[in-house]
Amino acid sequence: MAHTHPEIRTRFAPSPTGFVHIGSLRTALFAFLFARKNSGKLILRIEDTDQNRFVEGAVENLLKVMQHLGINFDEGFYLDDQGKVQEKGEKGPYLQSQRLELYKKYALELVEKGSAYYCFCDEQRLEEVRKEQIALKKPPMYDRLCRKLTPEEVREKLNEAKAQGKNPVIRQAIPEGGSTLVPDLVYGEMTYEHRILDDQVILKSDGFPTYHLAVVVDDHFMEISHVIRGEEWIPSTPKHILLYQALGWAPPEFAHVPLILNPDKSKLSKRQGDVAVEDFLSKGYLKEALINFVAFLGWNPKTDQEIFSLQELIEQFDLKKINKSAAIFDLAKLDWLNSLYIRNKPLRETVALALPFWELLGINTESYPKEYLSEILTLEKDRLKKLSEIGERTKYFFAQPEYEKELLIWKKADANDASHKLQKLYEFFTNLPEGRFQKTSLEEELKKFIGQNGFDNGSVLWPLRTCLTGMAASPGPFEVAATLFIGLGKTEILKRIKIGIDKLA
RNA sequence: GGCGCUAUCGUCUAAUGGUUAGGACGAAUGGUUUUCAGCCAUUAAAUCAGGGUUCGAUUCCCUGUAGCGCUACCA
Repeated sequence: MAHTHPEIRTRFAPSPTGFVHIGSLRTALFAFLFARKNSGKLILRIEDTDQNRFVEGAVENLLKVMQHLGINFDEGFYLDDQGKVQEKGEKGPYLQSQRLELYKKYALELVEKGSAYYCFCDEQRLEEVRKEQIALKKPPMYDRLCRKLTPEEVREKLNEAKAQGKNPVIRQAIPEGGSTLVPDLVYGEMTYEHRILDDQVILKSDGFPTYHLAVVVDDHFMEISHVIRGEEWIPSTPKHILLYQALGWAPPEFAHVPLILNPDKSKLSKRQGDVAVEDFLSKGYLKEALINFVAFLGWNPKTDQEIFSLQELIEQFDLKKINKSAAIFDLAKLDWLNSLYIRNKPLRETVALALPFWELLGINTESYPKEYLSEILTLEKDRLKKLSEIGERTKYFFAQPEYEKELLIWKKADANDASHKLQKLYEFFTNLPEGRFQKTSLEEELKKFIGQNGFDNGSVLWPLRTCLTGMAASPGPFEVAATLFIGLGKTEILKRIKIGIDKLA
């Protein structure tokens, strides 16, 4: 099993469904990490053999997402400067629908060799056979009726079909007895009895191959050394190996990766929340967090380190450290990772990323000084789970807050007290020179004010904070006031205190 | 139904033929404090079950159970 390969070549081979599934991302990431770690190549191949499924713009979207995440392909497709999809690489085309002749050639070769055969059964018959088998509690499989046809009968039926404008399918002829060993870098060796393997269709009547033929032909000609794909492909791997053998080709190595599950342990699906990487991105999850999180689904470095950059992942990635059991997608842990990355990201970058979320709330960020925005973000970034929360949490920096007067009353005080303190604060701020509005000096002055008057911290700071923010939970009053001063000036602070006083009257 | 895979705190997981079964998220409690977040400290929380093998098994083997996957002219 320990083959040596002249070059490590692996691939990511999604269907163009229009969005990038979180599970696809994980598979792609593993393939990417494996290729980079071993100085190999990562190939992108688009598996569009199901014409019904093709979604316009899917490849472009895929490339955009992957590029944004930092997962780049050595062969296959890329986005040019204009953002247009371009193909590159020596082993193309990399779009399966453009390789139809090749699949046909090898399907026919397999027929020639007796490892595949024409099947003329129509859908009704197949349906009937299936029903009957299920009724008899037998595994539903093709009954191999057409496999028994003589060469003459085949020729006859071929002509007949042609006259009617119909195309037969080609099925793989699974050997009668014996079994096939499936070696896997993650799961070890698995054996499949041939008698339970179905004579799968490999070439459809529309001339397109099914996955099973296409994947074998392509992986062979694209010289893929390692196939990294989801666990759901394990049961069809023996069929693929049989195809390799029939064609006289050496199969690649397989590494199946465990499934990602919903919290209820079903296969991760759209029904139970977001599965599209784009959705996470648009909700304000950082790419770093997404990558870090997804890498830890089914893999870990066997150390206590939890925080990994893409570069560190490359350095430490090892197929042997992939575990066999499926992993549940835990949003709470993603949130934690995301908040951590938000906290640690350089402020400039975070501001740029936050802009769209303010705009979403109708805030025209262009009309405020950059300094103001970055001050606001400094206050709030440690409190964010995702960037999308920024708008709602900081809206009081852009418009006067709305709130009930009860909010102004500290838990250990009453309305009269709150009103009194706000009046005192109004005087205090009126007399405070503009040069003392920086956070530290403001804190100094306010504490002095509180001390000199013999007030409770809370009885002063609570109403101040709430009348400035209109929120039960927010950053502290010193930094809020200092930031407000930068953006909207002293008059705004006084105005908000006045509003508070009026409410309490 | 058939075939296959998997099985350690609620979740992601570490470890070992002998450990107080470790870490992280989440939860709870306390501290800091004007609120929230953060930070610090603390706590609760797991080897699916039954048989073997063994001086000793969570670890190796078998059986069972459960979960999941596959069982298309989808991928």
